[in-house]
Amino acid sequence: MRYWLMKSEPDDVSIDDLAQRPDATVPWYGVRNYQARNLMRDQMSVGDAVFFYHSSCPQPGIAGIARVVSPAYPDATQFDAASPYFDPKATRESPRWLNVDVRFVRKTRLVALAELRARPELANMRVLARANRLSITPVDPAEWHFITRELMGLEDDGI
DNA sequence: GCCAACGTTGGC
DNA sequence: GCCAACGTTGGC
Repeated sequence: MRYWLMKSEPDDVSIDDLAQRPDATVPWYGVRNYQARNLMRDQMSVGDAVFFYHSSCPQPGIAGIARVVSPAYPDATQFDAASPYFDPKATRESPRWLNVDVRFVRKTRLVALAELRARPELANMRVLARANRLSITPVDPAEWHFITRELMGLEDDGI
């Protein structure tokens, strides 16, 4: 099992929105970056643990924990001409973009980006790398344990 | 709103 | 295959 951090704009889907969805599950639509797509396709597995991160908002940071509950499959929004994620070059026969389904596990206190940056234990965290723009990044097990236990105050890994 | 960094596009 | 122009991300 692997650990991930996935960015969502809370104006689009927040941790509370996720909790209130049917089955508390959302397809992680809208990824339009090949590196992130390939991570979903090649590295993610059902059962993987996810930090749900709020980005492009007043308080960026980790807002909760979720779980990957499906393999990667074609992102429906690429075929929808009315969607901002529509891709005219994608076809049903050869889709370009994929998503996984992600299910709510728990809301946590908001662990702010500034707080993550302040911790030497997290100095090598991928999401904190200079000018990182990947919306999906791997999290080392040691980083996951540190955040859930030391920063969130959970007694276990939170999953 | 600014801007740094990076990915993508397309002409050559 | 190079690379300039352009678009996007995302914190501040």
